[in-house]
Amino acid sequence: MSPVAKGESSRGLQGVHYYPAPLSSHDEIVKDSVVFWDTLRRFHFMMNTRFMIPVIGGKELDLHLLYVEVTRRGGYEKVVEEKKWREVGNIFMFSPTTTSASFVLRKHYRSLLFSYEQVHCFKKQGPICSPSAPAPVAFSISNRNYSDKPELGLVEYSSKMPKPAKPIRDCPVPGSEGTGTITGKFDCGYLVTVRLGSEVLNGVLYHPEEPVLSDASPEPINFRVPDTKRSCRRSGLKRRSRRREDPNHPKPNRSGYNFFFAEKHCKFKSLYPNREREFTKMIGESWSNLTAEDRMVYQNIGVKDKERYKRELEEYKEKKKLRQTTEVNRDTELISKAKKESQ
DNA sequence: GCGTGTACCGAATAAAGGTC
DNA sequence: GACCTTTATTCGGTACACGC
Repeated sequence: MSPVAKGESSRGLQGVHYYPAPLSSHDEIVKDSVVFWDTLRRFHFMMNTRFMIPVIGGKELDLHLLYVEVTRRGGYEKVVEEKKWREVGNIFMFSPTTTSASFVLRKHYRSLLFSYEQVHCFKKQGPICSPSAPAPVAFSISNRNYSDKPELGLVEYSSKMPKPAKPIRDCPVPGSEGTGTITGKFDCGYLVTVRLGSEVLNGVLYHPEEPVLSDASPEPINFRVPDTKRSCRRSGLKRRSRRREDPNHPKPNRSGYNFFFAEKHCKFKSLYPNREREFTKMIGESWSNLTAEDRMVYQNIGVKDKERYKRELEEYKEKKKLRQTTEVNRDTELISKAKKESQ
């Protein structure tokens, strides 16, 4: 199947997505930022993906500069492979407090510029592909709505990464069905190979409450991708917070920005009711417009909170250690007591 | 259907965890 | 140990899942 012509939707037959034709030459895009912005906006419209200009450190990110610098270094995948995001980040001269600059740049490039780069820099055609270093996607098994047999349930997926510049690849439509093969088994699950559209994936299916079928010789299995977007997002294996795991764990310290945010949010709330959605951006701008002296006031509060956290964390660790030692001693006592009794 | 709990969104920051 | 990546935190509105 050939790529779609200029201006046509990137969606092909049977839900397969294709790169649109390039809107300009790579050289022209690099030379002329006007061409870049115009073609980038049109590109996202054609791809039906969300376009926005990210803000980092209170300033709009210069996507043109980002595109030029990354493609100059061989493109997204090469920059990832050679770990050059820090080098790219240095060009933007973010404040030293922007500690995750390289990660944020990579994230924005991936969602806003990767497909654009593929078409214009590498002249990619045909089905859309995602970077070979994919966003982490956690798979889990729902314990409800099991199909009759084998009792493996649903495959659910989720990701904490930015919304996939949808549609990233020839992925299964939610609700669609596919087949796979059990390639091995372990105590409470199976190793499987699954075909999703044009992709073959290897993974694990497990059922912690039920024994594995005795016969795990290669056989076809059926699975279904759940059909609500929400459930995909919400079923992620997000790491639980330390506080939730242990309610006694001290509350992490807040940065100066956190205190500034809370104060500003309260003020904006009374000044601009019903505009809460815009507050984060407004507060971010206010923060970058603060004088060094004003900022220092909040940062000092942050420093004090940091001291508080350190203090509480040490106390917490000591108490925990004490608790563990007591438990170990108690267990040792019980064991020796049991030994004596058996003798 | 209602109440409760929780993820998500936005931006900035820093701690914690992970990798080499 | 240096560097990279992920997560928690601030807030309120919204949407959704789930139990009763």
